[in-house]
Amino acid sequence: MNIKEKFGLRIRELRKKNGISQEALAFKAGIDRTYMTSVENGKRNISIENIKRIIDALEISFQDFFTGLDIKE
Amino acid sequence: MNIKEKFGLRIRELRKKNGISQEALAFKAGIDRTYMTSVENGKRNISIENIKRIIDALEISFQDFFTGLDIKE
DNA sequence: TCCATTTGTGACTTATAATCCGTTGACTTA
DNA sequence: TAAGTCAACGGATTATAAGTCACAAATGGA
Repeated sequence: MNIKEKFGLRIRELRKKNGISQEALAFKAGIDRTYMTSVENGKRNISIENIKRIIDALEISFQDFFTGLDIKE
Repeated sequence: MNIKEKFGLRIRELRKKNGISQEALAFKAGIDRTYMTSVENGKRNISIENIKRIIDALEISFQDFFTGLDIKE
Protein backbone atom coordinates (compact mmCIF):
# COMPACT_ATOMS: atom_id res chain seq x y z
CA MET A 1 0.00 0.00 0.00
CA ASN A 2 1.43 3.35 -1.04
CA ILE A 3 1.39 6.59 0.89
CA LYS A 4 -1.62 7.99 -0.97
CA GLU A 5 -3.69 4.93 -0.13
CA LYS A 6 -2.61 4.93 3.51
CA PHE A 7 -3.44 8.59 3.74
CA GLY A 8 -6.88 8.08 2.24
CA LEU A 9 -7.73 5.21 4.58
CA ARG A 10 -6.69 7.26 7.58
CA ILE A 11 -9.01 10.06 6.53
CA ARG A 12 -11.87 7.65 5.99
CA GLU A 13 -11.28 6.05 9.37
CA LEU A 14 -11.38 9.38 11.19
CA ARG A 15 -14.29 10.71 9.16
CA LYS A 16 -16.40 7.70 10.05
CA LYS A 17 -15.41 8.03 13.66
CA ASN A 18 -16.80 11.55 13.46
CA GLY A 19 -19.97 10.19 11.87
CA ILE A 20 -20.09 12.57 8.93
CA SER A 21 -20.36 12.14 5.17
CA GLN A 22 -17.66 12.87 2.62
CA GLU A 23 -19.67 15.83 1.47
CA ALA A 24 -19.90 17.27 4.99
CA LEU A 25 -16.18 16.84 5.55
CA ALA A 26 -15.36 18.31 2.17
CA PHE A 27 -17.53 21.32 2.87
CA LYS A 28 -15.88 21.82 6.24
CA ALA A 29 -12.44 21.58 4.64
CA GLY A 30 -13.44 23.90 1.81
CA ILE A 31 -12.77 21.42 -0.96
CA ASP A 32 -14.90 19.67 -3.58
CA ARG A 33 -16.90 16.58 -2.65
CA THR A 34 -15.62 14.52 -5.58
CA TYR A 35 -12.07 15.54 -4.79
CA MET A 36 -12.60 14.27 -1.26
CA THR A 37 -13.77 10.93 -2.65
CA SER A 38 -10.67 10.51 -4.80
CA VAL A 39 -8.41 11.44 -1.88
CA GLU A 40 -10.00 8.82 0.36
CA ASN A 41 -9.51 6.27 -2.39
CA GLY A 42 -5.81 7.06 -2.64
CA LYS A 43 -5.95 8.47 -6.14
CA ARG A 44 -4.59 11.95 -5.50
CA ASN A 45 -1.08 13.13 -4.82
CA ILE A 46 -2.41 15.74 -2.43
CA SER A 47 -0.39 18.77 -1.38
CA ILE A 48 0.44 19.81 2.17
CA GLU A 49 -1.99 22.72 2.20
CA ASN A 50 -4.93 20.47 1.34
CA ILE A 51 -3.65 17.90 3.81
CA LYS A 52 -3.81 20.58 6.46
CA ARG A 53 -7.32 21.63 5.48
CA ILE A 54 -8.58 18.09 5.83
CA ILE A 55 -6.75 17.39 9.08
CA ASP A 56 -8.14 20.60 10.55
CA ALA A 57 -11.64 19.65 9.42
CA LEU A 58 -11.20 16.31 11.16
CA GLU A 59 -10.31 18.21 14.33
CA ILE A 60 -7.16 16.24 14.99
CA SER A 61 -3.52 17.27 15.29
CA PHE A 62 -0.90 16.47 12.67
CA GLN A 63 0.93 14.27 15.10
CA ASP A 64 -2.14 12.26 16.06
CA PHE A 65 -3.18 11.95 12.45
CA PHE A 66 0.19 10.58 11.34
CA THR A 67 0.70 8.48 14.42
CA GLY A 68 -2.28 6.42 13.31
CA LEU A 69 -1.17 6.26 9.69
CA ASP A 70 0.95 3.15 9.85
CA ILE A 71 -1.38 0.72 11.52
CA LYS A 72 -2.04 -0.91 8.17
CA GLU A 73 0.77 -2.89 6.55
CA MET B 1 3.92 30.68 10.58
CA ASN B 2 2.09 28.62 7.98
CA ILE B 3 2.28 24.89 7.36
CA LYS B 4 4.76 25.21 4.50
CA GLU B 5 7.16 27.21 6.66
CA LYS B 6 6.84 24.84 9.61
CA PHE B 7 7.44 21.92 7.32
CA GLY B 8 10.53 23.53 5.82
CA LEU B 9 12.02 24.32 9.19
CA ARG B 10 11.48 20.78 10.40
CA ILE B 11 13.32 19.42 7.38
CA ARG B 12 16.19 21.83 7.88
CA GLU B 13 16.41 20.93 11.54
CA LEU B 14 16.62 17.21 10.81
CA ARG B 15 18.95 17.64 7.85
CA LYS B 16 21.44 19.58 9.95
CA LYS B 17 21.18 16.99 12.68
CA ASN B 18 22.21 14.48 10.04
CA GLY B 19 25.08 16.75 9.02
CA ILE B 20 24.40 16.74 5.29
CA SER B 21 23.95 19.42 2.66
CA GLN B 22 20.73 20.30 0.85
CA GLU B 23 22.18 18.82 -2.29
CA ALA B 24 23.04 15.54 -0.59
CA LEU B 25 19.58 15.25 0.91
CA ALA B 26 17.95 16.16 -2.38
CA PHE B 27 19.98 13.50 -4.18
CA LYS B 28 19.06 10.92 -1.57
CA ALA B 29 15.40 11.82 -1.87
CA GLY B 30 15.56 11.85 -5.64
CA ILE B 31 14.42 15.44 -6.03
CA ASP B 32 15.99 18.56 -7.46
CA ARG B 33 18.59 20.52 -5.52
CA THR B 34 16.96 23.90 -6.09
CA TYR B 35 13.57 22.51 -5.19
CA MET B 36 14.97 21.34 -1.86
CA THR B 37 16.09 24.88 -1.10
CA SER B 38 12.66 26.33 -1.74
CA VAL B 39 10.96 23.63 0.32
CA GLU B 40 13.18 24.36 3.31
CA ASN B 41 12.37 28.03 2.94
CA GLY B 42 8.65 27.35 3.12
CA LYS B 43 7.91 28.40 -0.43
CA ARG B 44 6.50 25.16 -1.81
CA ASN B 45 3.14 23.50 -1.55
CA ILE B 46 4.78 20.09 -1.66
CA SER B 47 2.85 16.91 -2.44
CA ILE B 48 2.55 13.89 -0.18
CA GLU B 49 4.75 11.71 -2.37
CA ASN B 50 7.62 14.18 -2.19
CA ILE B 51 6.99 14.61 1.53
CA LYS B 52 7.45 10.88 1.86
CA ARG B 53 10.62 10.87 -0.22
CA ILE B 54 12.19 13.53 1.99
CA ILE B 55 11.08 11.93 5.25
CA ASP B 56 12.51 8.61 4.10
CA ALA B 57 15.76 10.30 3.09
CA LEU B 58 15.94 11.81 6.57
CA GLU B 59 15.55 8.30 7.97
CA ILE B 60 12.75 9.20 10.33
CA SER B 61 9.18 7.96 10.66
CA PHE B 62 6.15 10.02 9.70
CA GLN B 63 5.01 10.13 13.28
CA ASP B 64 8.35 11.30 14.62
CA PHE B 65 8.65 13.85 11.86
CA PHE B 66 5.25 15.37 12.56
CA THR B 67 5.52 15.06 16.31
CA GLY B 68 8.36 17.56 16.12
CA LEU B 69 6.57 19.87 13.71
CA ASP B 70 4.76 22.03 16.19
CA ILE B 71 7.55 23.01 18.54
CA LYS B 72 7.66 26.42 16.91
CA GLU B 73 4.85 28.92 17.48
C1' DT C 1 -40.23 -1.88 -4.51
C1' DC C 2 -39.37 3.16 -4.38
C1' DC C 3 -36.88 7.04 -2.83
C1' DA C 4 -33.21 9.69 -0.84
C1' DT C 5 -28.62 9.87 0.49
C1' DT C 6 -24.03 8.79 -0.14
C1' DT C 7 -20.13 7.43 -2.68
C1' DG C 8 -17.53 6.62 -6.98
C1' DT C 9 -15.83 7.48 -11.84
C1' DG C 10 -14.08 9.57 -16.25
C1' DA C 11 -13.08 13.36 -18.62
C1' DC C 12 -11.75 17.86 -18.84
C1' DT C 13 -9.61 22.74 -18.02
C1' DT C 14 -6.60 25.68 -15.20
C1' DA C 15 -3.48 26.36 -11.82
C1' DT C 16 0.71 25.34 -10.08
C1' DA C 17 4.10 21.72 -8.55
C1' DA C 18 8.44 20.22 -10.02
C1' DT C 19 12.49 20.19 -13.04
C1' DC C 20 16.43 22.12 -15.20
C1' DC C 21 19.55 25.64 -16.51
C1' DG C 22 22.70 29.19 -15.03
C1' DT C 23 24.24 32.73 -11.73
C1' DT C 24 25.28 34.94 -7.38
C1' DG C 25 26.90 35.69 -2.69
C1' DA C 26 28.56 33.95 1.79
C1' DC C 27 31.83 31.34 3.88
C1' DT C 28 35.92 28.53 4.44
C1' DT C 29 40.59 26.93 3.52
C1' DA C 30 44.91 27.21 1.41
C1' DT D 1 44.10 35.93 -4.10
C1' DA D 2 42.19 31.71 -5.58
C1' DA D 3 39.38 27.72 -5.31
C1' DG D 4 35.84 24.94 -3.27
C1' DT D 5 31.42 24.20 -0.95
C1' DC D 6 26.97 25.53 0.16
C1' DA D 7 22.65 27.99 -0.04
C1' DA D 8 19.55 30.92 -2.53
C1' DC D 9 17.46 33.01 -6.56
C1' DG D 10 15.42 33.73 -11.45
C1' DG D 11 13.69 32.32 -15.69
C1' DA D 12 11.93 29.00 -18.67
C1' DT D 13 9.83 24.61 -19.53
C1' DT D 14 7.35 20.28 -18.41
C1' DA D 15 4.61 17.44 -15.51
C1' DT D 16 0.90 17.04 -12.77
C1' DA D 17 -2.26 18.57 -8.81
C1' DA D 18 -6.46 21.22 -8.16
C1' DG D 19 -10.91 21.87 -9.13
C1' DT D 20 -15.37 21.03 -11.47
C1' DC D 21 -19.03 18.49 -13.98
C1' DA D 22 -22.42 15.00 -15.46
C1' DC D 23 -23.49 10.71 -14.57
C1' DA D 24 -23.53 6.07 -12.47
C1' DA D 25 -23.63 2.97 -8.66
C1' DA D 26 -24.17 1.63 -4.21
C1' DT D 27 -26.39 1.94 0.27
C1' DG D 28 -30.04 2.12 3.59
C1' DG D 29 -34.64 3.13 5.17
C1' DA D 30 -39.80 3.21 4.66
